[in-house]
Amino acid sequence: MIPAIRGTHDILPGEVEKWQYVERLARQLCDRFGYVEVRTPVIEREELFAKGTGETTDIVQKEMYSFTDKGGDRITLRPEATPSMVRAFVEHNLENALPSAKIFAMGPMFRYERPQKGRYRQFHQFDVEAFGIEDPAVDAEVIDLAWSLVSGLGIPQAELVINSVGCPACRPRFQDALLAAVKDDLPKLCGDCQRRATTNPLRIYDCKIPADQPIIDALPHSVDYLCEPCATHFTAVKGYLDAAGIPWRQSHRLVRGLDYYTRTTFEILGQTLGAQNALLGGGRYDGLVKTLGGADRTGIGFAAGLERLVLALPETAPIAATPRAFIVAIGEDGRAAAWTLLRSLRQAGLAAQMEFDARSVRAQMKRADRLAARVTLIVGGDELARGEITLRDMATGDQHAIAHDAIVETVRTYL
RNA sequence: GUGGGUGUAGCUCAAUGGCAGAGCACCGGUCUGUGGCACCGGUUGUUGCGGGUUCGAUUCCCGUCAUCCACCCCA
Repeated sequence: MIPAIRGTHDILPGEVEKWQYVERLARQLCDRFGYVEVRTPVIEREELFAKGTGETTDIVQKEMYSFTDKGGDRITLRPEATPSMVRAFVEHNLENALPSAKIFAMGPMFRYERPQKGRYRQFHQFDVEAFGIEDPAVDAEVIDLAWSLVSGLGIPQAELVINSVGCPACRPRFQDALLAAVKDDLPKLCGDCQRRATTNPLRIYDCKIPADQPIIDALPHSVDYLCEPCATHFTAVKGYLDAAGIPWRQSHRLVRGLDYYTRTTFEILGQTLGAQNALLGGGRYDGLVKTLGGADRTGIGFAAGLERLVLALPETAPIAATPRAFIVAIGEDGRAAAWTLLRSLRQAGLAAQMEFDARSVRAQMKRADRLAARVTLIVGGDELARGEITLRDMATGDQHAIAHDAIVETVRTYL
């Protein structure tokens, strides 16, 4: 046997229905909110992520699947969706080509990480992006879409956390204040925090070491250093969320691992996922479009982990099976008649199956039961002689002789 | 990339340094043309893979792969 690659998974029947349920609701919500689908390639130039996701991020530094192709180009399997969406927005001038530049995508992403619950090497994201709208209402709309997805799926105990990390005008002041505050206590912090202080100071807020918490609690908060426009923007976002009745919690410790975020950042956390508890995360990235060679346009979006949404789904998630008919054929004549009946039902738009091997009636009935067929159609010598088909209602056990010509329409009333 | 736990039938799990088991599932029968319930019978294994110790390893040891948990990171 040749096994699947580490950190990748086959999604089999029994599981795939949950995915379809999640994907269906995501598409419905996008349609309702006015976001249109864009499908971008799985492979991109390596530099797209180096510039877009950020050279200093762990994703770019150690998690990308990159290789040189036969033409000598550096290629990367996308580790996240946003840079591709920005590239497509710029490359196809979507702000003019579309009525509004609100787009979404779904598909596989790749990161070379150690797999664990909720974290895989090939994983799947539902990604939503809105370009060129600076008004805080769009921040709230994107968060509303995210919240509607999680609550619409019935995921229990989900929590929306928001923060504002400021903009290029005000963030340097905050970072200076943060570094100054950390400096004094740096020797008392854990090794990871000491490393973060030089590589990515904001991540100190992510530290879970109990001994570090008093020091971290005393560090400055980004929201206290916002410039006037950023503070006004953030207040407005919260106002829209309140007006929508969406519960949120503000946390100065919400820091996101990507370099491009400005102003609003948010996550929705699940309670049943273990350490990988972020169902989705996102925020505003007002400088990214320009960084990637486009005009100076704002952007905001989020990415949801489909594996994590599926994991967090409640037991009661409605997974509906298509009602179907099953044909039990007896004898060679019966099997020949069953084959034409099977095709008639399918041509009429009905779901129908039959047993292809010549097995006992009992075995065929068992198969019908296992397939959860609504009705079983029995085609044997007796029925053929009378020009009829026996229809058995599998729920009640009632059987009726139906004229051959009327069978398709009769079955339709059961399905 | 680091530390720890676990790998036995399709699934969930037993067992023992000496012939590898159960329940469920599957197949057949009781019921020669009728599912679910019941009973009877049957099939199913390179004990994850490779090496070592041993007369003998599924069991003990090492490596490796996978998986789970935590770190790290993030969806």
